[in-house]
Amino acid sequence: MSGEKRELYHHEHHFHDDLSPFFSQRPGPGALQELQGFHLQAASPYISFTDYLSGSSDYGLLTKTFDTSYSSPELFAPRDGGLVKRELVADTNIGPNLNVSAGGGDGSTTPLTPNSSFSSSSTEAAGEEDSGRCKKDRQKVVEEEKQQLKGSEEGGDKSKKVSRPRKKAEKRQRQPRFAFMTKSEVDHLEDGYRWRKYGQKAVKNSPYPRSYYRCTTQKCSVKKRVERSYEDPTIVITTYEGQHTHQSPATIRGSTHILAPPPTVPTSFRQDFLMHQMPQLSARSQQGEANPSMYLPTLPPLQHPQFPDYGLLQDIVPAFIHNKQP
DNA sequence: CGCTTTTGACCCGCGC
DNA sequence: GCGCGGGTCAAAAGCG
Repeated sequence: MSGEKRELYHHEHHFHDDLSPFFSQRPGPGALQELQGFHLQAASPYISFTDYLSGSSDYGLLTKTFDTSYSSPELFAPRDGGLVKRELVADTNIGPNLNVSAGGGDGSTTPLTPNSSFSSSSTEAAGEEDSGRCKKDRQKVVEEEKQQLKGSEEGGDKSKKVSRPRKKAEKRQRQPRFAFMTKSEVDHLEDGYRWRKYGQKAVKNSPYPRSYYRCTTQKCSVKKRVERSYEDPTIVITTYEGQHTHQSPATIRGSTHILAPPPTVPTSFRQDFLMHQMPQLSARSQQGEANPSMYLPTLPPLQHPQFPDYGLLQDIVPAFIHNKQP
């Protein structure tokens, strides 16, 4: 693990583990102000996506973005084809001007069954240094040992959930997180990956439960939590944790081009996301240029060339980085 | 039949 | 030490 990584974790130390306090706040006039402030920051040469994701930017600033929201009409698709909700969560000067199609640049692709509006996003960089990691470590160890126990204890006592032997093991850092607020009437939004639900918990002070999902792809440990804001039930908070070790199935199916239109949502997602995060890019998109990667040369040098794979974002940001001109 | 969802139990860290 | 809350497990049920 690099020193850079360590710093990442250090930064997350300032982050509350649970994002809900941020997301639970209803967007409002004040929020809009914050949002605008955020946009200024996002457009700044000194704060980029990469900065957010690598944890190098000011998380105090980031947390402000949680209060805010702005929409993208084509971000996630409902899993069940549920109701479509495309209204703006908060008006901004960039959302309505977006001319982003799901077509990855040619604008010819049919919009994807949107039912939700991208509202806001934020990173929660890597793990809580100590406690979080230790906990994760142990759980990881437990999982591994369970596997061994299954082999060795066959026919043994299965009545009770084992008191698991513990031993020291390699530390496992908590995965970086990235959260989105989405205005949607369905909880689980299609994002191009396949997920299996492995748990659901009641959320304190909220009538809405939190669901836990894991990526079904083997050896991919990405997880996500989905919950509804208790103050604004139309808002779904999705928190991704970890890095996909594979491409989105949808992307694979669709094309090899990173921004080519998959049959489902991800490209739209990526573009919207990128556009939202980079207003100057979205402005140019109105001139008929729709491929975000085309603008990348205009971006300032990235401060953190080592960009981790952030699940969904892996498909956004690599374009961001790899297309960067020398 | 295989995969996903549901759901109660369990584990763990933390605060009191 | 105890209770609480977050996170995860895994058996059972559901589904296509």
